[in-house]
Amino acid sequence: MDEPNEQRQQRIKKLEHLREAGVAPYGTRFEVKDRAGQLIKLHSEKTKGILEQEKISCTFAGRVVALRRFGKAGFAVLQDGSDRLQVYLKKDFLSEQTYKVAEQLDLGDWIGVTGVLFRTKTNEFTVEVHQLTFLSKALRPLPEKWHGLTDVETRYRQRYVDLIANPEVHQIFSTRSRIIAGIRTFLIERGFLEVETPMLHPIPGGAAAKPFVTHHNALGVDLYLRIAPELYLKRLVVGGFPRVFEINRNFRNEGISTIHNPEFTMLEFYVSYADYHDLIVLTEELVSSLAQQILGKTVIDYQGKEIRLTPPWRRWSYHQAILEVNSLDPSIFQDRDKAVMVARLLGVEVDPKWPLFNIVNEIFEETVEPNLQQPTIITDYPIEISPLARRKDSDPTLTDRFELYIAGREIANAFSELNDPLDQRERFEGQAIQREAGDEEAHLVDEDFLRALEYGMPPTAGEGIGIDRLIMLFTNQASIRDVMLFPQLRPEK
RNA sequence: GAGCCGGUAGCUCAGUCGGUAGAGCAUCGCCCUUUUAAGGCGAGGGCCCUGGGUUCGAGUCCCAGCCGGCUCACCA
Repeated sequence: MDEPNEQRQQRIKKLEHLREAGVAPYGTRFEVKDRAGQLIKLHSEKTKGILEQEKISCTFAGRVVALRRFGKAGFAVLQDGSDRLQVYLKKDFLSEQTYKVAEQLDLGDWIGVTGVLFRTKTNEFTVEVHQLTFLSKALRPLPEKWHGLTDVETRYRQRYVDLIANPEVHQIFSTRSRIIAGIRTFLIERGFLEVETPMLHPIPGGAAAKPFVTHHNALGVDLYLRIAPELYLKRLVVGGFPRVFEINRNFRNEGISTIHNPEFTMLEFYVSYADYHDLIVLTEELVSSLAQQILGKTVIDYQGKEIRLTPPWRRWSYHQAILEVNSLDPSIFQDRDKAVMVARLLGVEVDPKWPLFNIVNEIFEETVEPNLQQPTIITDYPIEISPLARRKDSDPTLTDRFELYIAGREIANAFSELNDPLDQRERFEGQAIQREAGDEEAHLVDEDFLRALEYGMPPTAGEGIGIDRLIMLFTNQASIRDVMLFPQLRPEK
């Protein structure tokens, strides 16, 4: 806690004055009839004359975010989450006690007002206040009106202040909410059922990542915060829900960066009887229709670059992309020594002891990914890095899988699901070998998941979309912290 | 984990060569009944991130640490 300071003391004194005058500094119910945004939308086009004629009365509440006082009158600006609206407080229009309350107002206080809409001399759309209800006292001063709150650390640690002081931040999180609501609607309209699966997993699975470990006292077992819901959602497909989705948190015990937070929001959905081609089309529809709905366009600006979300997007196979970007010939996919040499030549750091697929994948990530600025569907990933994906009929070394890249980042990962329980068991065993070779993130064998598959899972395609990264794109934010209300920071002090 | 940058009043920031810690906004007092970064006059407010060191003297120089940002590494 900060030490009490001058301004805080001053405000506590005012709070006591309010109490002495019989005004509750922390009041209760207030009947809000209007919202600033709505009033502005409905009436702010009207001329001074028309407003005088119509005498529209209104009642709304908000936080005082600006205060300009003169002798016996003053203007305050109230912010109510929908917008900001100026109110006019004039002694003549208020009871003596109410005017005294108005005189004591501080920036940050919450009040409710009833009054009549009018235009000032300078033609500002304003509420002439006739009744004022004090709602809540702020003891701490708001950041400065002109520069606002810019200190990044304070903005993240005290997001509540950031949201008060920076309307554009408020806007981003409101957009975030509308994007997620839009995704829900999109899926529900297409017959998907929203489900919730465990956050606490006895065996972390469904992704290659380091988990957080926790402990359940009564059961006396260690549990893991989930790294992905995938294996549970597929159990539900086995159970007979042909279209399910979940939007919820994943937790990965890894580094923090502008595109990584230890907890992040993931959408996963599964479609029975479909394959990954169907999901490519579905993803194009989802992303482009969301852009149209939320932003009103499908060609957007992201960090100074034009991104064309308009479908169809480029399709490019994993291997073709590597070859074309680097002008290589396909022999590197067969010959490890050659792959190592090419990696060195391209300035891609690899360990010569790595298996071939690892070296190739490193080349992909270093040379191809950064080039995928426009939406690109990369297809046909190697089987070694796709332990849950269905084998390709035409080439058993590849899988029926794609990833969507936009602005050089992985946005979605999807595949026709592996529903052959015997093949899945072999893949898990292959992962176990990788794990023994030192890959901490290789999958563990999940016997119950295998048992579920043995009951039979229909052919199904599934996809995961990193919601935070999608929101970064839609809100033109460079850092994932700016689309998460409370990004992870080191504890204060 | 490494490199670079930053941390000074509630907020946004100055602070010269090492020589008494500054401004604007906010706050307090007085004036002001249509302002909008309102205005005028006056006042108060500091753990200069923390701990060491150098020095007659450190916000400033040196060392260590803490917190944050960016880049890289890690994260397929």
